[in-house]
Amino acid sequence: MITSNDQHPRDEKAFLESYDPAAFDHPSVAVDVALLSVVAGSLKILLVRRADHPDLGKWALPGGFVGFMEPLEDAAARILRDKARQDHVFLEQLYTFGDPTRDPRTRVISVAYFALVDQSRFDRVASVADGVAVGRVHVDWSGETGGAASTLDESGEEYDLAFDHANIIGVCVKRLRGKLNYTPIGFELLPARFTLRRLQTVHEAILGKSVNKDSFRRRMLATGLLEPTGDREDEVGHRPAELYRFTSSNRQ
Amino acid sequence: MITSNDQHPRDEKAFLESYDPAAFDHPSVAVDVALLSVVAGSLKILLVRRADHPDLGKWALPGGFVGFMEPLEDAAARILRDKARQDHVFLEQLYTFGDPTRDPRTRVISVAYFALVDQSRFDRVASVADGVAVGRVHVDWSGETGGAASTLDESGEEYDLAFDHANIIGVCVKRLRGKLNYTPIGFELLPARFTLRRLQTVHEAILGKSVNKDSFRRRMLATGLLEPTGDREDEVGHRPAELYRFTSSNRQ
DNA sequence: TGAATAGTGTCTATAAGACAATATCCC
DNA sequence: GGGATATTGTCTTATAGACACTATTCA
Repeated sequence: MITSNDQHPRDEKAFLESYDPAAFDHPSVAVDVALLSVVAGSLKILLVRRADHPDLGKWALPGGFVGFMEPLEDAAARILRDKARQDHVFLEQLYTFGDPTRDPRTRVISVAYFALVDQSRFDRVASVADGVAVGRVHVDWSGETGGAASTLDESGEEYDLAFDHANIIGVCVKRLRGKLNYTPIGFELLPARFTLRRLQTVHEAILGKSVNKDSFRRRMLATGLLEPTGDREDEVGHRPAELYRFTSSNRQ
Repeated sequence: MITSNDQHPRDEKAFLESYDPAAFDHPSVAVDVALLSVVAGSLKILLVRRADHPDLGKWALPGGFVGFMEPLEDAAARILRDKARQDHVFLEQLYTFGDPTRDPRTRVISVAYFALVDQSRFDRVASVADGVAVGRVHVDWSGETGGAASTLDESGEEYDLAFDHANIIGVCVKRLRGKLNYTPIGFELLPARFTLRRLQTVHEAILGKSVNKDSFRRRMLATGLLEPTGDREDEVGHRPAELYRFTSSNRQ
């Protein structure tokens, strides 16, 4: 049994003072963040080029080690700030990847998060920095097993991702597909005001298949989470659609 | 940016040889396991009494630190073997709890797992060891927020659980309720052969509410995951029900 | 006016809930 | 036979998919 032990229990204060956390080797703990958006009907993900060994030059999810006393979610938010210039985004823990061989340096356990932003915020990042790229996540509808996903560049070439990051993305897509059915997660990928057609596009991008327009409208309006703003989109080459807003939202 | 850095990239081999994982303080990584079953129509969980500081004497989920090169799931399985004498059980990662104050010793990040066993296996454990108890998990249907759950003893008194374990149990119940809708998770809590009524009881225990009998039967049979064995239960004071078996199962 | 998409109404198929009738065991 | 639960069948209601029709904008 590998637990910290004290054969002669003293009082708790004395115990804590004598406790030595460095008494045995510790795994390292990192956080990796999948920053996602839906652009032009496709699920997009932010990648950064690795500037260090191992996997130097390969593309990876933005990530980094967790500070000794840093909350996991704070670490994820910090990484988004530092590497993607994003603040106050929707962030949720995905899964913890702990294969002892996933990082050749030493044992690195990675707590993966995913973050969702709307297209305009996503475009801003993707254009800003050097060593940053946008991948298109491609997961066959039939292949929703949570296995490795392929991530493609603009020309359709598959990125060779660092570590087990292709696997992380696969798990992420599976989770998003599941959450879509029972949580208002789609709204996180849209600006404050949006048309039903845009919401449908977001769902289709995540699910990897088209959905029935009529029942989608009915289903969304029946949730009670949407309210019409009274305004309509403009500058479109056809009848403009009503703009809706997410009701229980605290977004502006 | 807190990443391991090498300002003058050498070749990867030299880098790995010079990499010192102890160069900065590491959090500790533990695994906690919620071993669950449904007994007498209620969701039950295995608790162990803490024999060490901190929280000495309180009840807790079985857990322990992860070995330096030990896979997370192996650690969870090891803990089930050592502390609950269970082997080859259904085991799934739940969530990773990383609040820096959750353990007073030092930073301990806990990767929580849940394990599901049928009643006979669960009863075997619960009776065997000293310092082991069975709690009844009580989560109001309305309170399915994933917040802290209360765990009661036989007389209905609430256990005062160690660390953030009440919170872990709450997240676990929420996850189980969600998974019930789209995965055959209920079978893990039943023996190889079972009646539809028993399966319904399992669902009701997890959901914390009764379900419609007719549509439950139809729904389960429509999944195609069940097949009749041709046998019937016996020694019941009424018409015996058909025994079913989980088809895509590799259980005996 | 025509192209294009928004939005409404209706019909049908499917699944869930309610309820009644019958079947089969133990005592 | 009586008590108890299993199992089947039918009716009603809610929801999803399909399809047709009308509405409104820009070019």
